[in-house]
Amino acid sequence: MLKEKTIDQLIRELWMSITKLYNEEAAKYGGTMSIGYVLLKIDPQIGTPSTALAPMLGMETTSLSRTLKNMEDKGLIFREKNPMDGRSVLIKLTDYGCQMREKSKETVLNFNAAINEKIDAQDLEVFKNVSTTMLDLVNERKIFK
Amino acid sequence: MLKEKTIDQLIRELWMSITKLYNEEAAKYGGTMSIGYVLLKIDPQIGTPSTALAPMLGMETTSLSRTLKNMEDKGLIFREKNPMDGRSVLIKLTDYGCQMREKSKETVLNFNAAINEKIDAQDLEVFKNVSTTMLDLVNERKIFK
DNA sequence: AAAATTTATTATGCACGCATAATAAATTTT
DNA sequence: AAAATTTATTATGCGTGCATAATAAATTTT
Repeated sequence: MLKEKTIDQLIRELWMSITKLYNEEAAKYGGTMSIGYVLLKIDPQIGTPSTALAPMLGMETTSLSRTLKNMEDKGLIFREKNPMDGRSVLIKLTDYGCQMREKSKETVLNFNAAINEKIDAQDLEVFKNVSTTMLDLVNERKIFK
Repeated sequence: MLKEKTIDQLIRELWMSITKLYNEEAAKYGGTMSIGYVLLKIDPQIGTPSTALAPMLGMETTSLSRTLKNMEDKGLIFREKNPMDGRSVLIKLTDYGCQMREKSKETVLNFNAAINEKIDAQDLEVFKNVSTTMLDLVNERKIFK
């Protein structure tokens, strides 16, 4: 009777739910989920070139740019010009940014620890493999004939 | 060497990629992914009460309301007052809405068919089970102690 | 029946991911 | 070297998901 959810619907709902949870968690210290993810990719010691960030996050550079602006406005990062290449920018964390990065790290660690604790390790391995395969299929546009 | 992606990162990237693909596909006929999902949940014969839609999509009613407005503006749906309950609204498809619903259906069917074709059935079953379990854990807030 | 609560819906502000377009610096072609 | 192309970045508009708040109808409590 119960019409089963399709794979895409399942992933959509799962991701929306995780987003909501992460945003609730981040709201406790004035953050957001997206900002949390960006923070994690920035090297707290030497900073990270803007160019490198977008692919690490699987996003478009244009999307990232907007979030970096928000982060700058919030005092989490600052931009440093690259003297070797006038186009590129190095993203560095402020002290406040470093602190919030730790909070974000904690959230991600706690989430993944809980999942690892509550879901069978072998099943989780399969889940990861299928996800990775699916991601590649989609990114390579091997889905619609 | 390669630091592995965390589960949440993997789901995030996967969902962002699928979103992009679906939106590309929907753009071909003037649609969007979100609208496509809503269309699929509306009964083309008798319509569907607004109340029922949000939970079917795993969204907040407030989020849905905005998309329904967009859909009304685009001529995809119309609202009909429920004479039994002055608060509730019945959502019905226009002819154009019905047509676009078929397009959306096709996209979802094609996507899921491709996945079923390219990924091992047993692995996919595990993937679905893990996704469902994870969704429940998150929705029941059993993640952060 | 009146008052308080619950339920259904809409409006608005915020954040964000993408597309398109603009700008500017570097690289390649000629 | 000048012109054309590529690469890095930012700005802006659109759609959308959530939170908060407002409104109104129904239900429950008193």
